Amino acid sequence: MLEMAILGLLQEAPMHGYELRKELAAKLGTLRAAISYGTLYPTLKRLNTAGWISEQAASTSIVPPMTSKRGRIVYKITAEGKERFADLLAQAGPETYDDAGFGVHFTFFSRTDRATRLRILEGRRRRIEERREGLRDMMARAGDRLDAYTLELQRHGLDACEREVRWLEELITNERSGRSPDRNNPSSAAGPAVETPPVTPAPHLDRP
Amino acid sequence: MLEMAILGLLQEAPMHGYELRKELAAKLGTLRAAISYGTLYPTLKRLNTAGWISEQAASTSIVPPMTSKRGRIVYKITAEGKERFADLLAQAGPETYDDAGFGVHFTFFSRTDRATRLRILEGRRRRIEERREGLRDMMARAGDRLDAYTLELQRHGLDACEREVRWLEELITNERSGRSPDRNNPSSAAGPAVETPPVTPAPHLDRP
DNA sequence: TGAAGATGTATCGGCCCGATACATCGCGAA
DNA sequence: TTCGCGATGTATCGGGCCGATACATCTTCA
Repeated sequence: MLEMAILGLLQEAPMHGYELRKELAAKLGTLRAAISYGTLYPTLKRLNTAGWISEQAASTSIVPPMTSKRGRIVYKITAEGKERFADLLAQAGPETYDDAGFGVHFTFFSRTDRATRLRILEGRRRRIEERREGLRDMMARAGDRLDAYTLELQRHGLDACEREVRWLEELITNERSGRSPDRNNPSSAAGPAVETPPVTPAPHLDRP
Repeated sequence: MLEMAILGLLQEAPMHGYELRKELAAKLGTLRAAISYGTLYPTLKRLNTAGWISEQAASTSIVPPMTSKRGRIVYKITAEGKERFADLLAQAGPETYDDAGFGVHFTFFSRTDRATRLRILEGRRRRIEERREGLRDMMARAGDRLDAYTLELQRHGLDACEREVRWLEELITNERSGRSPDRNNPSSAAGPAVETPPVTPAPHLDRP
């Protein structure tokens, strides 16, 4: 899953690890906790070995280009990596519907075709509905057995489920009628399916 | 964290692994996905080695008590395990405030003293507030840069944060004024701090 | 100049997951 | 009666991901 996130970010612009982590934490929001370096660097190494990305040493300061032993490393997606990302974008399996997977896929929805978007949204909805049903008949069946705190936790969980289902319903409806999810920007409410959409280019701020 | 959950469940009644998993999935609700056997059995082994629990072979059928090679194993908490659980109950560190940790701790709130309950609730609130702030000034600062889908994901995440903070506020208020969280059962709204509370005994259904 | 703090790369031990395998039990159809 | 099949139950393995930690470099400011 993290593989997909990295490939997607690098598709927008080359970056080094530190930037990648910040971008990741920013875009993935609540569905995915901030990624750890203990995960990030091994994964980058793995992607490099697989040939999806390439590493390129780069010095931080402008003047001495190669004096330092350990400078920053800029990661760049390769042609194979782009193919790989396209594959990942199009597929929707069970791991696409858990919190982390859904968050990553949703983040790249503007680069996903509408059919896949719908498949994912509906799969996620199904998943949450199952969770909700489980919670419901647990609370119904267990008026005793559960103490007040546990019950309150379930109640809150159930509420969150119902809320997310409603959110998904709305998104699905919008998808079917060809609308963008953006409610505050009605100007973009006409665009049909997106293949290479108006992703704002992400300036690759080397020195902010 | 799983260690605490297991110890807590076994404090209510001895169980075998399969039961434990179901009980776990039931009580922990949404904050914690169903535990995997690949985690459960190694953890049980670890707890046994540490001396917190004891394993005891038991045949499933009633008649032949010892004919089978691999029967079910009933796990039981030891005196040391109870001490350990009491320690875990009382402590509140950073790992107590993430989703999984908070879920487990909250589940055992009826066995936690009020001061610790308040510490945990407030720590969790602080954690969620930080997440919320991060989300807020991300959305404020990034009117461009973020496409409509990413923005919508953030908006939904922000909403969930605000909702959880309100929920926590309410729980904290209730704690301070000495009320039980159960809104549907006003009969239990008078009990002061709980040390060995009316936990319903969990019948240990050996044959359902 | 030099110390503090932000930036940046990297490893290690350990928790936990999904997939898989395998054994036993209860029950109903052939 | 027996055979198979689904539920119950224990167990392992590879791998993803995390938190803690270490260490190097750059920027800033007193």
